[in-house]
Amino acid sequence: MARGKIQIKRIENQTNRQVTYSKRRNGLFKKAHELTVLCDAKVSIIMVSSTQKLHEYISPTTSTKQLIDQYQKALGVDLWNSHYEKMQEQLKKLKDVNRNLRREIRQRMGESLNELTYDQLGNLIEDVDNSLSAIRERKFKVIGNQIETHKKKVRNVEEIHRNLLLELDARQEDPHYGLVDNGGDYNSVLGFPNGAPPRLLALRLQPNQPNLHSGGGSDLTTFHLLE
Amino acid sequence: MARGKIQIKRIENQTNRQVTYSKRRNGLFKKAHELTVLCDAKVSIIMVSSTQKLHEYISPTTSTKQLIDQYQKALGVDLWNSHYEKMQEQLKKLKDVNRNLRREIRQRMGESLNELTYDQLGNLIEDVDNSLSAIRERKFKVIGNQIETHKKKVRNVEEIHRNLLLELDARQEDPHYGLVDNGGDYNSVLGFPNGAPPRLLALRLQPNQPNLHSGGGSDLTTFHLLE
DNA sequence: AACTATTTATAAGA
DNA sequence: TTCTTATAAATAGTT
Repeated sequence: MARGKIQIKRIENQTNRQVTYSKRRNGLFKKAHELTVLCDAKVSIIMVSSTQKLHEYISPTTSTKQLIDQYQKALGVDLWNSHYEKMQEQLKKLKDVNRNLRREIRQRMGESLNELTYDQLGNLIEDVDNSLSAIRERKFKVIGNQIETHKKKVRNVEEIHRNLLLELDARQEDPHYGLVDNGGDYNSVLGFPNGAPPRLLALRLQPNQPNLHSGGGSDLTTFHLLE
Repeated sequence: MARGKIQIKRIENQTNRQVTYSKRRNGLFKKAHELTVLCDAKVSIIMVSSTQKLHEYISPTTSTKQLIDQYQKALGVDLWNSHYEKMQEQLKKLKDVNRNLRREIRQRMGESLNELTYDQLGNLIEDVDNSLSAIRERKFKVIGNQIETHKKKVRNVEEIHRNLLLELDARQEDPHYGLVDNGGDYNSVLGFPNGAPPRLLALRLQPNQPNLHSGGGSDLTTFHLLE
């Protein structure tokens, strides 16, 4: 546009091309800025040179992201949908699966049964019936386990009781019999691993005799099994 | 730039501003295109006027999405992170829901019951029991409906049969009585809207007399109710 | 990067 | 919106 007209076609000379790119880029950005100011417009220019260098202009009144968001909104498209296609698919599948799961639950709860054929209804009844049996079985088993556990605990307590009685008898014959100091942690010895005896039996075993040893230190006979 | 120099500042006159926007926009796009061709560059221009109208230029050798992707890569930013994160959250929630639904189904099927307390087991049993009743009730209702439907059909067929007998009697008295040609579509008259009689009864009603009219055309007496 | 002849863009008016 | 045109601005080729 000066010192001779040029054809608008690719400049083959690499250096020339670079120089022209640089000059015209500045011209373009200047024009863009004038447009921004004169017309109160918002302009975003992104450009990549033939050497893959990137330059941008953005009106000072906005940001590239804002403008691109506006662009997407105006065009009613989401350019980045494709980026998230896999996620979108995954989301869709999960929603489908969830819908089906919900329907299965509803049907198992006796709702939405219109969707089922007569035969399917029959199958569902058989299935739910079996499930009910399984759950009941489980409950019985739980009851059984609880009873078993309680029995064990009772046996345990009975044995403690027996031992205490035996010890008592032995002391009445020899007051210095079998004194052992293990720090007083008898709960673990007695099968109560968390330290506290279970709130199961209200046994009150008072020592039949005053403590023979004065002062600290625990003693078998000071062991309390209080509710 | 012509007919007088102008200050680069907002044009207050709205019409002038619009006109200048339009003219300079064309100029900018033209320059962008020249740059594209001359320098083998890629240019994206997005602009929004003060009236919120959007225009864009994109080099024919690329697409807006491509250029913006390149822009993001070059700047090491992801403008759509927030978008992505939202999807991630949604996905997580859906997976949670999915997991809970599956557990509910498993428990209703009598599996994974270890997770339940004794009381919860009791509630589950009550619930499944109620569901079972509801489903059974539904099945009975379906049976009832089917019986009702079949009864109606039987009544219908019986009436057809009665009518045929009546007609037969009438004809035996007067061979030309009541001949009507409606194209032979008696299924619709008899309440079989889809054209075929239900596969319910194996009635075989052969015409008791040869067709009185030679040639085509159907006739009441040629009506078959075959299995 | 600077210069400058020349082309191009465009402001104002129609 | 488009055309016209005087003039400002941009820039191709050169240094």
